[in-house]
Amino acid sequence: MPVSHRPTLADVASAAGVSVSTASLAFSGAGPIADATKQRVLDAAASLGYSGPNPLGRQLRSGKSGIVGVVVGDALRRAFREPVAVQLLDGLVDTITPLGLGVLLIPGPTSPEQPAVDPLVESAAMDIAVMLWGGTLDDPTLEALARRGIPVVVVEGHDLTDVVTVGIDDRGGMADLAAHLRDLGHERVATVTLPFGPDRRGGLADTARLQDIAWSIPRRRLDGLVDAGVQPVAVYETPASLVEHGAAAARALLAGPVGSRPTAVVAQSDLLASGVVLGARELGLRVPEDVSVAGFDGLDLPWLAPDVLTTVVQPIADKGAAVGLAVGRILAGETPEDEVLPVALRTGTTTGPAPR
Amino acid sequence: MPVSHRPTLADVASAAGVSVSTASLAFSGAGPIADATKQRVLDAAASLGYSGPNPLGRQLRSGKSGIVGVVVGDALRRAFREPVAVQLLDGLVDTITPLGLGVLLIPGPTSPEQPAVDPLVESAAMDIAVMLWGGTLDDPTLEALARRGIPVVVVEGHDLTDVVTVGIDDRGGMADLAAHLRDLGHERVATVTLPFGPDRRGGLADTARLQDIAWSIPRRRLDGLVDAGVQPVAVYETPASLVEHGAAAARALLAGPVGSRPTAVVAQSDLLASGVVLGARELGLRVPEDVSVAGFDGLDLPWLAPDVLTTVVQPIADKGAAVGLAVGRILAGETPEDEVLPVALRTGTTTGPAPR
DNA sequence: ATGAAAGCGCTAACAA
DNA sequence: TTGTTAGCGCTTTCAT
Repeated sequence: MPVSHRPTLADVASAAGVSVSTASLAFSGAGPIADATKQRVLDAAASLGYSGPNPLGRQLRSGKSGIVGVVVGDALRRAFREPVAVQLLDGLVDTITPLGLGVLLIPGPTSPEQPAVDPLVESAAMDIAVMLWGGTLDDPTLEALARRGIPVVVVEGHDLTDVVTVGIDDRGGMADLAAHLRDLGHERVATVTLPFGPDRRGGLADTARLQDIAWSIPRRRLDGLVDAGVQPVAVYETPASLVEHGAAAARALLAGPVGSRPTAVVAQSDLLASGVVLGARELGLRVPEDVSVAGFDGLDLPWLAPDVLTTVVQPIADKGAAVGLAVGRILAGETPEDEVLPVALRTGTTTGPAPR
Repeated sequence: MPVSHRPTLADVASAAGVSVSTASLAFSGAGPIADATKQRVLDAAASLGYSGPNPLGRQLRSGKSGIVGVVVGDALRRAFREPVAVQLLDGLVDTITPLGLGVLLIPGPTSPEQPAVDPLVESAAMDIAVMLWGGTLDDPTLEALARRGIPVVVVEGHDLTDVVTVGIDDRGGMADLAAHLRDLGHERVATVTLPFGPDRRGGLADTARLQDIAWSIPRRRLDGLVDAGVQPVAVYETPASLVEHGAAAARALLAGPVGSRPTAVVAQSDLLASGVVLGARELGLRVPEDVSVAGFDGLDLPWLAPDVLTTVVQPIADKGAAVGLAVGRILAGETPEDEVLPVALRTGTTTGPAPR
């Protein structure tokens, strides 16, 4: 007699004249089963329209959901305009798909006024979580995950205990870039930074503001400049890594007379840098003859062609893979080390000798 | 006596001296419970480090996972370079988050040679699936989901039965755009299209290839041109909606002598159109004096500033919201109608009178 | 190679 | 208002 509800393994088993446990074996392959029996079960399943074991039952039984929660560091919209985040996610997915894991998207805090944690953080099923661009030290998301006993991998965050961190050598990379500019004779260097924290101010940062950098990436990239002996003559903070904010920064930084104007601008991302290039051109300045511009990330920027941006190339796909690997290890019960991936300076056509 | 494993509701209940069902009520609020009792349960939970009901148990019991599987029409990497897809996803997430639903990312087929369906499609827990840029008619993903009895919402796909479709008026929008160009006196109009199908060829499309458009968006947008009486003098198919492919198309289409060169190029996406603008400029052509360029989507293109692209603006966030709404309705047992959202022509600075 | 039985953690009837 | 009971669908000992 046919069942009216969606068939279960029990229905299939009885239709095939075997026990549920045998039927289970036919699907999972996790145990000895006669070929003939297996075929009988599969046939019964087909005729009942049974499409395989219900994942919910399987998950409860195994205690695993097969889900990796990925907390994108900010509103989705913003995170996805970030080519770095997108490419990293791509590398991550490539790595964990073979492990039978899937990515659950978890929006980060939408605004600083709304520090509430997304409900998914509190109650979605997940075996592990990845925090993209890992927030601040006292992140409530981190707390909630810890309370739930969910292990966490943090990308580009502060060094925390109890959490595996994957990042790049921001500081060293930026120092290399600064050295490159110094070698070209630049002495007045300005920098355009990523947002310092969730409040995302835009504009020139004064000394007070510079003490107040909550996020680790802008902090480390700024430190890298100084490491190489380049004390920026101006620091312009942007509210987001977008071309238009780079252009705005250029207008603010490069409007002055030749004598006091910076001869080089270092942006903390390629998107910002490309905005600086466009903004500089708008002001009638030639790049790199009048002003050198450099970035960070190593993206393709087709709209800058035929120019090639001087930048620090980070291995984004590798970073995603490293995160995926760490996820796999943790779920396998291992405790992987923190990882810092190397970066490389790429000299393009947007930097040249300082004008004299 | 404390428990060594992660505490369960039963542990909390016994610590609080109540039954499990009462303890359940303390967390779910789905039933009458005395304030004092509830507090006792919550206290017991706190002291045991119990962080709320295990979602796996809850899901099995309720038969719902709270998960919306989103099949991105192509490899993640590619899908996320598509600003339209990203913004749509953002609108979708905004709409379903309040419903207590989360998005599980499911990669589409990576390459045409590998038509295998992602394992997540076969066996991940999800209550409903959304197909972004909804594939072809005989999509194996669609089949698999149907077999599993998972309802589907298709975005920008063919009109299918048994599936709710959300889309925009591609054809009408493109017809409006074509009429605009016609009114400006353009008679030699070329078009740069999105990929015709998973094989993603690049280059001029001949008559045979034009019969072979598997994906519905390029099809409809092409039809829209013709509807308005604009028979393109050349159709250039791109392998992806990227700036560099637009530039390549411009080089191929606009290299000829003035007399035979198209006076206008219509691209099927803004990214492609901006590439066409850049490519035209590379060839020494002025936009719009020598050649008019128009796109489709209505994106912000900061690197084109101060120019503003003439384009067909589609309501991307609304589309995401419409998808989310449809998802909610379906899960509530309703059967929402297909939806076609309106678009609007935006006249920018990149189109002008045909040169004479 | 197959079957019987237990139980993953929870919620929802229903009874008290 | 609280407790008892019965599963949700599956996998996994363990016995046969």
